[in-house]
Amino acid sequence: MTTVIVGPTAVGKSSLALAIARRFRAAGQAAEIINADSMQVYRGMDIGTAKPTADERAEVPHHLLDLLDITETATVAQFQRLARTAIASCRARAVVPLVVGGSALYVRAIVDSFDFPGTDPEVRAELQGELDHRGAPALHERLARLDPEAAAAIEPGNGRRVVRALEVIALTGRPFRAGLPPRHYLLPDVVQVGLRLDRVALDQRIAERVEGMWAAGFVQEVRRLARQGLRDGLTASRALGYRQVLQFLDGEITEAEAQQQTVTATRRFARRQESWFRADNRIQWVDATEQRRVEEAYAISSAG
RNA sequence: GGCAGGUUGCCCGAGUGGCCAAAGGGAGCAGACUGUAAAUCUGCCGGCUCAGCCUACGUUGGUUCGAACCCAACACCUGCCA
Repeated sequence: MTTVIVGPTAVGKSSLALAIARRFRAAGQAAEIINADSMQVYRGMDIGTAKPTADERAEVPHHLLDLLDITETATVAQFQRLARTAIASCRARAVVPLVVGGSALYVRAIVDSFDFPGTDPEVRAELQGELDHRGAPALHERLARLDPEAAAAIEPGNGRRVVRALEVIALTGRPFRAGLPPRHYLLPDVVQVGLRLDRVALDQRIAERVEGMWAAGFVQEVRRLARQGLRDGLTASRALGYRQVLQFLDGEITEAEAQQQTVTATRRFARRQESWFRADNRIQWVDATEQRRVEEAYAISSAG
């Protein structure tokens, strides 16, 4: 069996995962956690990503944390490979894999039948250069000639997606599939547990979490990472909170603004996560305020 | 107390007689999403019995065919003088 725990940021996925792992252990069954969070893979990004602590990691093995340097670019395809390998490793050892994370695309890439066409740094760089000079609509026009279907599915202003579509076409000579594949688990016994919380409470938790990050020395963490090249990291520099503190360190906004904007950006992110998970009717929801949430989640897990 | 400036939709802010329910941004809501995904992008965003109507640009009154825009008084805020 494989359990996936999803939900918006700050609902308490990590601690629920830990509790489920303990619950499995109490039942004589080992369980390990596989991270499906796109930012916790970065070394040094601890406070701002609410990464599990050393103690927690010592208690229950966690996979896919601290894999990349902040200057490296994370990719779904790489994550997919590593996560699937980790899941296979758990299964081979009769350990229950608990996939935990809020990066919806990553979760789907891991758990569903999902294949990514390759990539090529040169082709990518070429297209990126064109995007910078000529703008997204110009590239979108070309996409419309090469692959009308993909063009119809991608907004003309979305340079990122247009570039990727053109890259895939250049590399494979075939049309780009601009839509997501049907929801279909790759493995037979997967269950998804969704942890949910009403908006008012979630927004409150987000504000508290950000408050706590600051109290824990988040600004110092970002300052240290900035010296290590955080600004050069295509992905890491855009992470929630890190982006805002970087702006503060560069004098673009005040520290108070950075903190406030981190809260609102995180809320917006939570909404996007909700919109993604809401659409997946395979998810079995558990309320975060429910006393028996661990038991409920465990029951769902062991039923898988 | 005197002089000057200001008061615009949830917030910031443009608008100086008709083309204004009022640019733009933020917030909020909804959505898309196949190698940066905590990313990137899109739509909606005063109300209604919705090709129209109602309410609205500090308040009240006035000028005008017509006012967020002009005039007067009042209220509050801000800068300078005392």
